[in-house]
Amino acid sequence: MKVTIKDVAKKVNLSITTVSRALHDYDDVNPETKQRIIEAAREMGYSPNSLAQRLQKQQADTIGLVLPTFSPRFADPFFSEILAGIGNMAAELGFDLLVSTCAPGEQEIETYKNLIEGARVDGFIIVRTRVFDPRIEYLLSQKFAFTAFGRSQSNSTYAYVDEDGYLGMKLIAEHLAKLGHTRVGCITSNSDLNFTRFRMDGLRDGLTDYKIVIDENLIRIGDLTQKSGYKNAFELLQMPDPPTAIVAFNDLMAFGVMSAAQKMGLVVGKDLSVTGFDDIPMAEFSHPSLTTVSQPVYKIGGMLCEMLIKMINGISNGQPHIVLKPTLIERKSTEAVKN
Amino acid sequence: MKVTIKDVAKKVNLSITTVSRALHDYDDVNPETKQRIIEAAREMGYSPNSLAQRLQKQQADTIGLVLPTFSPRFADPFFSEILAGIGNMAAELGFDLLVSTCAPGEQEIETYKNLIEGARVDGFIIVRTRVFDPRIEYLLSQKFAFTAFGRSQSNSTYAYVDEDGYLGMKLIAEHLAKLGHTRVGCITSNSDLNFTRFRMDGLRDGLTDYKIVIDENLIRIGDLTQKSGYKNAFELLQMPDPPTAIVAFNDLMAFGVMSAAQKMGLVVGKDLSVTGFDDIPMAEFSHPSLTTVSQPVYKIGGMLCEMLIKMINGISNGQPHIVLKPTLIERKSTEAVKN
DNA sequence: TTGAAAGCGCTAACAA
DNA sequence: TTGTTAGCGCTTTCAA
Repeated sequence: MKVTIKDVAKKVNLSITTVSRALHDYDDVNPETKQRIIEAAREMGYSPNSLAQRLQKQQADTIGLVLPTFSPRFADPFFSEILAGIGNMAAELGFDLLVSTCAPGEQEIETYKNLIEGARVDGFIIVRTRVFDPRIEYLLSQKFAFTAFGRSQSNSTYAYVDEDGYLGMKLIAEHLAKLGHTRVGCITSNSDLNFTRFRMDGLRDGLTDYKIVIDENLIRIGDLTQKSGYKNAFELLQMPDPPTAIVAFNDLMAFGVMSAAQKMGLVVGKDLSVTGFDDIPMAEFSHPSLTTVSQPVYKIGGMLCEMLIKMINGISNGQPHIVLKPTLIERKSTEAVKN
Repeated sequence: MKVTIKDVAKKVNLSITTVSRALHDYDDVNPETKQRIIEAAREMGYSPNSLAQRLQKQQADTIGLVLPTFSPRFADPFFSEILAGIGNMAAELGFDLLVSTCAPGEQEIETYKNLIEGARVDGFIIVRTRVFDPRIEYLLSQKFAFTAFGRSQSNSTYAYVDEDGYLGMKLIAEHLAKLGHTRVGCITSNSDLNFTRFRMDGLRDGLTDYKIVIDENLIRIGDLTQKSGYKNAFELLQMPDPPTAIVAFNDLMAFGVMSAAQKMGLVVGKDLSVTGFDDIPMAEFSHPSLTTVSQPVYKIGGMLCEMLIKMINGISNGQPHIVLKPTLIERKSTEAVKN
């Protein structure tokens, strides 16, 4: 059986109280006693039962992450990367990371509710925030700690980290405009998603700066998967007057766009410029390499996690609202428009 | 504050024991009393504190998953998919999923150790098993519950699910041989990884069946990332007598191979056949679509999770050794060899 | 400097 | 059918 604090106490012939204090380095323990206890504990391979500690502490030392995924076969690098960012930071700060998946919808709030009511987590990290986000509304209403990747339309205010998608898309627009593109199509993400609006506005405004008006027929709604990029690009490219550039709202869809174009015999770059958003690792090694906007998801995960844990531990400094500036990554998938 | 079982007991004027029993649907409680209790609990929004339950039960109701990733920027769809498979099954069976990441090495066993000693998890799921796998050795030595995705060289036996990579690669070899390829290169995974050996053997044997001997110079070791597929393919294709087909040990590297080939002006399919392994969602929508071997990672995750929970709950039926039969998915990245 | 005792919220053996 | 009591492993007041 596992060795408990009781065993250690028995071994050194002291009370468990003293042992506990020694192990926590309280200074009202005789240094020699302390040493003796620590040694004994180490020898016996004692390690505190975290369940017991947590029950006593009334804190789960655990943060929750519910991945909002529709399909079971989800392969979005976004998730693995933010997971790593959050996970590593959590580990560093002594917290566990509890992960579950749940498609947006009825069930979703229930999932959060269960986790809260069972006292299984102390706070959540919300990803892929939506314009009207029931998760955020719910957590605010419960006054439960959370941080979010992305702003939302919520009346109330909360701690978040976001990337300036508006600026990001403006950079894309500018880049494309300077290359001479005037007929640009785009494959957006679902309008539920909060960043969609920012990116769309940025794209529009950016193009407007160059007197380019986006043709509404060239706007398609995707779902962030490669498949949807592929399908939508097909439709776009088969139109009578197809775009010379397609702006995808994430890298995965951009890959789909490239595939579709190539399947139709177009040379991406030359015949059609394609841009993504995220700069996932693959973007550098696609053919052609993808022009995109960097989004330091790993780092953001870490920031969100750290902010959250500070909130939980009560050493929060207000509600940070951090908006990161994106960078344009110019690669080979965009070229000057052909005449 | 949260409502506890004590509050409920007070409300209905009964002992907490009775409340506990009623809530667990014991049949030694007066039906009317039971009803009254259940109602009161619902009204008060009572939900048991799982920390307390777990402490008492001496079980964390949690399974651990330590993702063995080297780079923080890991975007392997494999991980997100198995995560979903495990997570959904765990949720269904009332278990939490604790995720952490740790690169293989010194630190790794420490991570497992901490989780075990703190009694934070009841079992682990091991992924990406290695030929001599310290994780498996350690868990066996601790007699701690786990299931693994993949066999290993361990003397002892343990519960696993694996896909028959030997057969999978044989299918690939046969497919390529029938297309007339005789000069085939390959980009393997690290030889530490257990499946590497099976796949390699399958490839060799499969080719041998068609009297094809693989040129040792055409074998490169990759690390399962797109980048390594890209770099290795470049080298392979720049050789004086380049291969007409390249077999990558996973889809991600296969994409890298395609990018490299295309960058060199080759038409994948026509000038160079490329195969992958995994059939990740993207494989269908790359250009050209990728010939590969399916591996139902999501399902495997679920199986591993279910097996593990059965073991934990003591209703295990021995140590299942499941080896799934793969299927060849023929797509456009492979064509008959040119003369 | 140390220990006894209470209590975190819950379950379960035993008694009534 | 219900309640009393002990205890899961730990921390922390309070008293000695």
